[in-house]
Amino acid sequence: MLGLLSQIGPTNGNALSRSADVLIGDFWTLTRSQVYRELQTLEDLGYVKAGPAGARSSRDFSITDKGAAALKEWLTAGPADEVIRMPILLTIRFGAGLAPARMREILTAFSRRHQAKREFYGELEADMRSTRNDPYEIATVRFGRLFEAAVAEWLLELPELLPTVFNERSAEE
Amino acid sequence: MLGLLSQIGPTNGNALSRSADVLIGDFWTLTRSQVYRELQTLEDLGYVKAGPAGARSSRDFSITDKGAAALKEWLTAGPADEVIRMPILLTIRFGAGLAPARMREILTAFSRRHQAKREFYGELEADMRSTRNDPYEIATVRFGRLFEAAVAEWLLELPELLPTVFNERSAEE
DNA sequence: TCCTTGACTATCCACAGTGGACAGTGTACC
DNA sequence: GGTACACTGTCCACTGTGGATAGTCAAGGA
Repeated sequence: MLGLLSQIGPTNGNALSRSADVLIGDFWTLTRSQVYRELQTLEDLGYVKAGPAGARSSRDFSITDKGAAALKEWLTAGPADEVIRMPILLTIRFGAGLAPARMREILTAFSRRHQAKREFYGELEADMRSTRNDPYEIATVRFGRLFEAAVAEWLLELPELLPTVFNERSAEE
Repeated sequence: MLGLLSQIGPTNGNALSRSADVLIGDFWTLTRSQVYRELQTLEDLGYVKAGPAGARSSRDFSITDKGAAALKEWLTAGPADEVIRMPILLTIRFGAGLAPARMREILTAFSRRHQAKREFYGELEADMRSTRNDPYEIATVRFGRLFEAAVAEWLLELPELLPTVFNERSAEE
């Protein structure tokens, strides 16, 4: 949130939440509940300060010098380990009891979703290059594309890995 | 948890938590706190039932027919969307204010960690093939390998994407 | 045989993250 | 002037995280 505030300037909680979706939504999540709770904490710590209340009692928060220092310190400390949480892998891992036809349906839907995402990342990167052309931003999207490429490759390998799912010729087809 | 119980049979909470680490730890997390809380819920729902209390007041839980039905229903419903949460991408995204030398250190550490993980997945898959040879299990590990390959490829592209980080010749080197 | 040590098992707590409901308040448009 | 809708903030119940704690058993040494 400090990083976001430092880039987009004074913003109210709702707008901050929307900005988070756009700017880091591809690799991080930030719900509104969380934004408001955290803004309160950050204000108590002196990392952000609020301007006067505006329409609908909204307050625009901006990052303070103290907050900027905290942000830099946090960046310097380096990232935590990531946790990949892939529900589809649970379905696969415990999927021996699932009807092959249903498993194929699930994988097809999964494939479609990720194909779309992959194309989206491609367009997004092109857009970014032709507008702000911020290398840091582009680097994150590039990761998204490579991730989706890995997903696509995995899907191509699956029929070979799971012959019982893909070779079955059931009456239901 | 129902999936785990159906595969490993009657287990107490602690052992279930350890099994989760081994069996699905590469793509899901399950803390002990969570296991005990959830076991309680599952017992209330009639999805698991506990045997008599053993040593250290431990109880071995096993899945009931009702639980097995719930598991199958859950599998059939299909997986939720995944959320990738990559702290390293936050560091990159807001990393313009970070000293290039420090950024390179961070990326080097990240690279080492993932190189190790990639090798680990390779060995794990070989192990699996030579022991249980369960295709569903192997399919999940294969995803891990492809994910790590994507990470590696991204790291190779980064110097080109972030010239300001990698081309700087600072006195500190 | 008794004691010590360490592992095992369960519980608890504070906090972060999630997703949705809700209510008050502007604004734009009819 | 009125109405519908979007905006903003608040709240709640639940899930997930990480670490602390305490009781209990087992193994091995004195």
